[in-house]
Amino acid sequence: MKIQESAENYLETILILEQRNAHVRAIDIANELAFTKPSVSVAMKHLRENGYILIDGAGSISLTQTGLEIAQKMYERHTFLSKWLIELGVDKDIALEDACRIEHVISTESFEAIKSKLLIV
Amino acid sequence: MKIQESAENYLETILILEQRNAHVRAIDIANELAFTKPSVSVAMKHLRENGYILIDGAGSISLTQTGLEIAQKMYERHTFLSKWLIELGVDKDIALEDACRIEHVISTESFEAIKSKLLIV
DNA sequence: TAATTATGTTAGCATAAACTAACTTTTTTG
DNA sequence: CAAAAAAGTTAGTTTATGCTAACATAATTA
Repeated sequence: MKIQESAENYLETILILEQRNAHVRAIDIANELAFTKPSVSVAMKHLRENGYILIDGAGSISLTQTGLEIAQKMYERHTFLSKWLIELGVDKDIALEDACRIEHVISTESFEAIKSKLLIV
Repeated sequence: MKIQESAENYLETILILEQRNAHVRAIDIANELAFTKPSVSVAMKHLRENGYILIDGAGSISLTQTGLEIAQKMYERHTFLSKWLIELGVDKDIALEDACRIEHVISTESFEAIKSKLLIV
């Protein structure tokens, strides 16, 4: 099962929330992404079933190794792309939205190419 | 009704096929995109109902003004992004795939920002 | 011309990913 | 403690977008 864009986004959000709060619950993700509780509940079930996250007895969500790797990859892309677009003069909100969409569709090869190009220029 | 990514892609494909052939039929689009005939048939029905294309008695498909504008916008992005990625050293096939995905998710503002940046550098 | 092939359509299915409604369970708090 | 609020789940809906199966029609060709 190939990981979907939405799954990548959930994992990235969990990583961000882990850095911000002590523990991450489904409701925190729902608030962060402006999704409803049922949407998140179902999504977490899938992520758990596919080995991307763990949910303890208290409902605290954590990333597995696999989940963490994807989350970090997305987060790095997000950070880099949004910073770059903002540097180019793009409005911050638009830059963040674009980064959030591009990060899920760009290939590793293209991302790395842009990154190394930008380090040189 | 906000235009969807798939609709943008169909319109862009029609534009490309118009340049390549005398007239564009549903089957040509199906072959180009590697979709089945029914998928294209249904998609064309929607594009027609929403005023993006016209289909004459012989089944020849053409873009309306609205459809053409979207197609050209996507085509310009596609051309620019793929050329740029290839220049950065990305494999051609990957560059084309990435361009095809990024073109549908990037904002006008970010695209223009990248374009003007690249003209200067 | 008759048979074959090509093209197009309709109907219904599948999947992903959101939603609402309704419920349970847990936690606060007056 | 009892009521209210918060959190989580289940069931069923919606939309987008592809698919297959089956059919109709049109065009080629043997």
